[in-house]
Order: sequence, then C-alpha cells, then structure tokens
Amino acid sequence: MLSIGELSRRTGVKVPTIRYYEQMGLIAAPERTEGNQRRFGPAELERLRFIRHARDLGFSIEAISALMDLQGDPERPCAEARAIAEAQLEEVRGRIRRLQALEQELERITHRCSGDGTLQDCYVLAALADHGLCDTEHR
Amino acid sequence: MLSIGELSRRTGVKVPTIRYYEQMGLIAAPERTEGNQRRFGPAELERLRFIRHARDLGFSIEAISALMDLQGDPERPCAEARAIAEAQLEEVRGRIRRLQALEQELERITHRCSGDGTLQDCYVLAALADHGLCDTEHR
DNA sequence: GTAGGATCTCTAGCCACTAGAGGTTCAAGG
DNA sequence: CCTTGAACCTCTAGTGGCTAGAGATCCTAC
Repeated sequence: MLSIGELSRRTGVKVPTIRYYEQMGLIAAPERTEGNQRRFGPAELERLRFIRHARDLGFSIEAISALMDLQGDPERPCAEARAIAEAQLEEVRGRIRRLQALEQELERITHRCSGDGTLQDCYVLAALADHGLCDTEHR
Repeated sequence: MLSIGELSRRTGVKVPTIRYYEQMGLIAAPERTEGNQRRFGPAELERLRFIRHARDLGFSIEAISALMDLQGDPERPCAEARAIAEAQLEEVRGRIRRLQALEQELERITHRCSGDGTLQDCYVLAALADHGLCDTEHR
C-alpha cells in the first residue's frame, strides 16, 4: 500500500493534483488508515500512470474520463477509443496550424525591426497597432 | 464618443472583456455620462485595437502591458519592444515543437489501432497506459 | 410617457491545477 | 515509551483570460 507521497513519486503526479483528481472523480476515493490518510493499491498506480500519460499527450480530463469509462467495458469496439484519440489529434493539428500562422507573422514583424532606432518609428509597435500590416489573418 | 457597445463592435473585443481590461489596468478608466455609463474617445479605440491584435498574436496581458508602457516613451530604444516580440516568438516556437511531438505520437498511436477489434486489445488504450510504448519523450 | 435594448455592478464559473494556513498522523531514533 | 519532524489532512483562495448571469438602472426612439 502506497502513501500519497509514494504514489506521487512513482507517477510524477504532484500530491495536490492526486487529491484534485480524486475530487473530480477521475480516480476513486482510496482506502484510509485509522488516522485518515490515503493508501493506494497497485490498480490505482496503474490508473494514475494512465492519466498522467494521457495528460502529457494533451488529452482533457473529460476525454480521459471517457477513455477510462471505456476501459471498464473491454467488449466494446476499439473504434470508440480510436475516435477519441483522433479527435485529440485533430485538436493538436489545429493548434499547430494556428501557432504556425502566428510564428510567421511574428517572424516577419521582428525581422523588419532593425532594433536600431527609437520606439517612435518601431515596426513592432506599428504592426501591433495596425492589423492591416499583417500578411496572414490569424483569426 | 463611443459607448462600450460601439467600441466593442469596432474592435471585436466583447463588452465584458473591455470592462475586464479596465479592471486589469490595461486601459484607463474612461469618462462617464451623468448616468454612469462609459464613454470612450478615439485614443481608447486605438489602444484597444492594439490590445486585440496583440492578444490575437498570443501575447500575454503582461507582455502587452509592457509594450504599451514602452509606447508612452517614444525616445527609448526600439530594441526593447523587439525583445518582447522575440520572446513571444520563442514562446510560440516552443509550443509548436511540443505540439508536433504530440502530433507524431498521436498519429503513431491511432494508426496502429485498426479500429476493428474490441477494447480488450486496443493499441490506443495500451499506449496510454504505458509510456514505454512511446517513441518520443513528450515531457 | 413608455418600451425595450443597452448599460451598470457584483458574483461566480471555466480549466487544471497550485499555494498556503493551520492542524493531525506516522515512522524512526533515543 | 516518547519525541521529533516530515508527511499528511482539509479548507480556502489564487492563477489567466475571460464568460455568464442576476438584478438594477439608463438611454433612445417612438
């Protein structure tokens, strides 16, 4: 049986975050000692590792919940889990596209600014003040 | 003189967001009518457009504050503004890199899952449960 | 004069945590 | 057995950047 600190060390999830996950219903309320401290078994260690990894991959708490609900019913079609992962992939791709447009615009803006003069005629400030100076739409 | 609704329409910044910016000190408290309603001049319109555009480019409120503080002092070197923009650019690039790692991993995971079988032996769930199955580090 | 859309303030909620206060419990050493 | 102090407990509040809603007031057009 693991204390919450041990569990934290083994999963890389911080102690308050574990308590938060419990509160959110992402993990079940664990056993307690006589003195009211949490004690976790190996199943909870597994589950928390799953959560940690999915969070690292950018899944929302909600999506993780859905995935773990699926896990409880192993006869259901695999396609359901795949759909969730694909939605996440699309989400990530969308964010990348958006960020790349920003990257381009910021590159352009900073490259046009020599950094020599004074702010009076700084291209950075001018570009920010006027969207018309932009190449892309970024929204 | 513009009402807050007019200002909102002309800048694309929502009414509550304008009030929020005022509260945060990003824009000054504007004049008021006898009946306590806000009335904005052209300077505020400009300023809000600047903010809106910078937000669209992903600058934090804090960074925007810094940029606008600079604007108030046009004799200062342009390099200061450029540095803020470059920091933002680096930030964006970092986020892109991180997201691209996730994209790769998610692609790999979803492609390995045929979507045919049952969850029992679903690669998506297996991959999420075990970081060891990953190619990249994503953290 | 009145209707009704726009505005006001204030509070609370979103996500996924993080920080801190103030009190209790556990495990190791003497 | 007793003490020490690290780890634990609960609870509340804060983060960023808004968004939503309640309930009251104002402004404008008819």
